[in-house]
Amino acid sequence: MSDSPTSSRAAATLHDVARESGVSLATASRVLNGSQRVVAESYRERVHAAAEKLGYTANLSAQATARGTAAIVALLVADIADPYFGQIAAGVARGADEAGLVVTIAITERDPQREVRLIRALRGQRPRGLILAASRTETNEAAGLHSELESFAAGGARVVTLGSASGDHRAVLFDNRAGARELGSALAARGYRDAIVIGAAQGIRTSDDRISGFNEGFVDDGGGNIHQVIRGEFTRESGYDSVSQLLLGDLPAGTLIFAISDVVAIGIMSALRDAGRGVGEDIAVAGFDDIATGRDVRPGLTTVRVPLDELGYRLLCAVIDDEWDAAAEPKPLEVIIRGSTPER
Amino acid sequence: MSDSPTSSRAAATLHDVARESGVSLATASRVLNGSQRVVAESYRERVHAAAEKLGYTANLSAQATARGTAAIVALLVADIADPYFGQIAAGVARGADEAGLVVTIAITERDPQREVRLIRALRGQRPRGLILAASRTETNEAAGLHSELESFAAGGARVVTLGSASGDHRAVLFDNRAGARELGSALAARGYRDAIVIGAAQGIRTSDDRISGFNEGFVDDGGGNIHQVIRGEFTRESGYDSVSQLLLGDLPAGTLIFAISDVVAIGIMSALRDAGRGVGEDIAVAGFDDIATGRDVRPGLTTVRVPLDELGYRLLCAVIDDEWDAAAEPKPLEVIIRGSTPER
DNA sequence: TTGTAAGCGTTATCAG
DNA sequence: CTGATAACGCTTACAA
Repeated sequence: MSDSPTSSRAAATLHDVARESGVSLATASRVLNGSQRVVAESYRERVHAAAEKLGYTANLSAQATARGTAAIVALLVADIADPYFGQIAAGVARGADEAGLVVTIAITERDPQREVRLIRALRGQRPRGLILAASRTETNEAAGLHSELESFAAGGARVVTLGSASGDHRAVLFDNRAGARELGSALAARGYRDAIVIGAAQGIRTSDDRISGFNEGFVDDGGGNIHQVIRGEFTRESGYDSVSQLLLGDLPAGTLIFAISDVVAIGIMSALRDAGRGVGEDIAVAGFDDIATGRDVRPGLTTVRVPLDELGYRLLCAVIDDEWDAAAEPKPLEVIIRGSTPER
Repeated sequence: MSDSPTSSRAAATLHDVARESGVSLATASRVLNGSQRVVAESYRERVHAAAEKLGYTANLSAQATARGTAAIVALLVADIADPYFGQIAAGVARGADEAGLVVTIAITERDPQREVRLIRALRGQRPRGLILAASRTETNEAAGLHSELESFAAGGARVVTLGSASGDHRAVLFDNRAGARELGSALAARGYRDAIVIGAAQGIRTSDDRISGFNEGFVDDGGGNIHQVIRGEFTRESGYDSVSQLLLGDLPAGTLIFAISDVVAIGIMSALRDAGRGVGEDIAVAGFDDIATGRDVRPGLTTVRVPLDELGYRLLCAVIDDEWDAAAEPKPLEVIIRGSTPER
């Protein structure tokens, strides 16, 4: 049995392929990796045959040093185990695969300091683009986010953010405010008058937009009242804990709790149950994002659908597409009413 | 205002730093990236100052070509939006961060052909390691998985698999069989006699182990009966759909459905509800993995806890650690009883 | 169309 | 301890 492609000790280099097929390095490179097809057919075949035989795979790092930029897109998320970011990552990965790009992920753990540090480190990859899906805060800016992003862009990489524009970088937007407003008025129309809002810290754009949108829809348009705004984080635990800040005994049935995200809403639902209150007829709950769990929980969670996977895909497109409509309308969102907010 | 680190046009190179600080390239390299500290303190300072001033960040690709291997670990999962893989990825990312490695992800979409193709492509990164968290099947082997893995290892990268050993590569194991057995006998002890199993295709190791383990615990140890084994996939939709294969009208209350994974179990619970059956007192459901949703659903989902995050971390360790105990016992799993399987 | 050779940014060997 | 200088694997003018 002749030596199989896989029996060789070290990985085959382009040099090996060139020698094996009796052509120059340049020709081999042109056949295997270059774009323009300007090589004689007979040569092409020989090179491909040799590459196949040797099990050649281009060394991406070497290619990157030679070209000056790597076929990489770096993705920054707060927490990859969170379904919100998981879905986004899935969309990004799908797009990257189609475009022949490698995705590298970094986790901010929701720490602004850490985020800036990571961005700086990511620069070392000289990626084609940097996708910021993690929520950005003012603290974040203070830590030097902006200038770090600038040096990134100066290096030729495209910086793309999700949810909020930053500098003159590209951004994939969706209309948190309008979605929340629509949700607020829809719930007011269903008979709710009294609401409590569980938001995130002030200064977090997504949270601020959703809260003010909800306020517009529920109070301004719908004539309801928001009795309290509690501040927490975008996590299930935070949602669960925030309920303990409510005087649950005094909370009249028919009260609506609007949570800044589904993950938080799910935590709230659990906490209500554990505290002996019912979800739906008793205390109504609504969230935002439409993560899978909201469909599987009973009653189902009323929410605003954000097409996370699609947005992830668009983020990737924003990195690679030549033209980009900076003034594109934010993606409109769709309200989804489920059992957690029954008609009153 | 003097020029800030970020105002420069192109990224600063080591060359720039060396020139700026008046030392040789070699010295600058030693100070900034090399390991052994053998440089005079006065030089160190000057180099660091220059690097800081220029906003220098090592070009990882160049470093990789020079060193012959990249500070990368490649992670292969079936679907990053699936909480199972999301948790694993989180653990991997955490470990990688500590070790100063970059994580790159690739998605198999549960397609064996695609998986093998991806592995081949991943080789181009010359990563330090390849982590396979996606379920492997026989089809997979047929597509040439094994030889592809060999060429990977031949290149010096460490191949690590989750859940099942493959060749003489390192593997992080957990005891699916024992966990399922314990679950089976625990449920039998709670009074269940009749079960239906919703598994994955035969040949998928994880599924086979869980099914036979459950069989041992529920039938052999507990004296129960398994009336039917339905084959599907590891997805919520598959779980939902599989219920339609059941003659629900004939299904007596008190029947137990054991699903191959929580994701599948969640789908089953939804389907039961939609079909007008209750979960818990009526039809009991148990899953496997202990994903977050299982805690938030009502009744809570009985399951076997798999410490996914920790396993992900261990996978990363398996890539970088010098010593490795190949004969290590599989990680034992813990049964978690919740409301979906009340005592009868 | 093909080959030669000069880079790309680092590392690492080997003299000083 | 420091500094030339030759790799590393690949791309890409520039020649032939």
